[in-house]
Amino acid sequence: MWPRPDPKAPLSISAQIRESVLAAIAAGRQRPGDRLPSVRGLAAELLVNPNTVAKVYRDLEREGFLVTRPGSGVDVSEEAAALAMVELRAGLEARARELCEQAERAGFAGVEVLAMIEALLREQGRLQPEGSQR
Amino acid sequence: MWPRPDPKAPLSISAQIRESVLAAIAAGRQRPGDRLPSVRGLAAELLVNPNTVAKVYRDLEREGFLVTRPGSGVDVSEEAAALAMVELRAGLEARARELCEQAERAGFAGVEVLAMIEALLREQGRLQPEGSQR
Amino acid sequence: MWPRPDPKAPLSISAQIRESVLAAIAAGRQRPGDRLPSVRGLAAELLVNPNTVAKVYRDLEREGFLVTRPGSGVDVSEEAAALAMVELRAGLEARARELCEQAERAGFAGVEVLAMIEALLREQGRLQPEGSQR
Amino acid sequence: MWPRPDPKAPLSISAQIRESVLAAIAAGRQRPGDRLPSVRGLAAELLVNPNTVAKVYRDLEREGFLVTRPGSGVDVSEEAAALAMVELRAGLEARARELCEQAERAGFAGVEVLAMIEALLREQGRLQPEGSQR
DNA sequence: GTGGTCTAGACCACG
DNA sequence: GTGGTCTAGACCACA
Repeated sequence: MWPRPDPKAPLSISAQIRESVLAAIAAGRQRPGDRLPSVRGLAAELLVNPNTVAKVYRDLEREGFLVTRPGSGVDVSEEAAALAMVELRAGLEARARELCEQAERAGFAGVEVLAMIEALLREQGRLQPEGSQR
Repeated sequence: MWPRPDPKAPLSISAQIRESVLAAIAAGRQRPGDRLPSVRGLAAELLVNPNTVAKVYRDLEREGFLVTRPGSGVDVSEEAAALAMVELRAGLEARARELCEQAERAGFAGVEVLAMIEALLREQGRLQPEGSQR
Repeated sequence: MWPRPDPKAPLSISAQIRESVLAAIAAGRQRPGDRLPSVRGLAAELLVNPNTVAKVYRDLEREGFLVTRPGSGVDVSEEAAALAMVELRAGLEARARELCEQAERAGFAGVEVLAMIEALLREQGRLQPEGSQR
Repeated sequence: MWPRPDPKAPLSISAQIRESVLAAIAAGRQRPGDRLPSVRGLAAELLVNPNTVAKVYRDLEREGFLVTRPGSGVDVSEEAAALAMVELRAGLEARARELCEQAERAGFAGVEVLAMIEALLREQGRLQPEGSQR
């Protein structure tokens, strides 16, 4: 159910977990009012230290996605679905912006960047059909 | 002449300096045989710790971009221009790959990623000729 | 009749329930010899885990406010009213002491604290008679 | 220079450290641009685990009081002084509000609360002179 | 040397 | 059982 974070990935383990939770909320697999897996439970499933999950939950609560009820559990907040979509899109845009800036500094033309992305997506099989996901 | 690294940027200071040097070589502003600024001189110009510049030079020499001539300074190597192009392209591709993976995890479709990049490039005025869509 | 504890309040749920019971006794709404609502009944009314109410009753009995008559329910003890006043006053004083210490650490003068409290009480309309200043 | 947090205090250790840092900024003992003690250094001085200090610094950075420069150190941000005053006052007011509400629930009159605070401050010797601190 | 992240495991209050 | 906090100590990239 929950994808295991890859310790060697460029994103930190906690960032990956955070992304998973947000994606689950944005995709409607976790709806406002739902109870999330417990800190210890998710940590066990992801083969990760409970502190790491706790940090993710704490941050997400601070930002309004979750409501933690000590002694009881962690719920998805009412506004979470809307917030999550915004957050994921903003995060992606920020990285895309970085990439464009890096390309400019390195002297690549705009079309070259586009072509590179298109090639990558095609290689991953995410570009043949019209609109497969989401 | 040399762009100042931004301490708050996602790339580390040393990575930014490295990128600047490579871009200068790839773009032909520094040609094989040219003398680079001294470690101390560049550090002063960039308002950066000399250790940081020294590390960049050291790495670049180990990878064959630069040749240190003891007692006389640091020169651009003969093969540097070709190497630099490869390296810059590889770096960009790595980030592009990360971005595509992040997009997939977040549930975005391939076309959405392409559209986002295109919009960004257009917004930065780097896509006037032969726009692909629209 | 009984105020619902607020899960997000700084006081724990059980502490809020305890406070409600003590306030009812101190104010004479529950007199010595009166029968309190059952654990299950009060828990249902407060939308709270019965364990939580049970713990409150248990603590209050241990401290002499309540008397459990096995098989017949929970009664307010004879000395409860007097005890409750003392306890409520002590609790308030403890918090007031914390507040003063926090103010001192933060560098506020004594008069500032007084003024702040007075402003708050006035704002809540709890300070009409004999206002001390102004 | 830095007050040692008391593990038995009602405020958590990290909250106490946070308060100390904010108070130092608000009082002008640490000015915008100043470098704070290192995580490990402050932890050693306070006889506390470095993780605890790191958490405080991280939170304060997120809220805009500090700027951490990895590998270099932690600086007080430009806006910190103004923010700190606001934050400390707001924190105190929040606790004062709690206290007033608790007093109301417990059935105390406004004047009783005021009298209690005044007595406490007097007992701590913080109310005789006109305006001694700050 | 600096901060950042992660693991491991303890203790607490709460439900 | 739940989450929250703290300690201890490892490893990393960075300056």
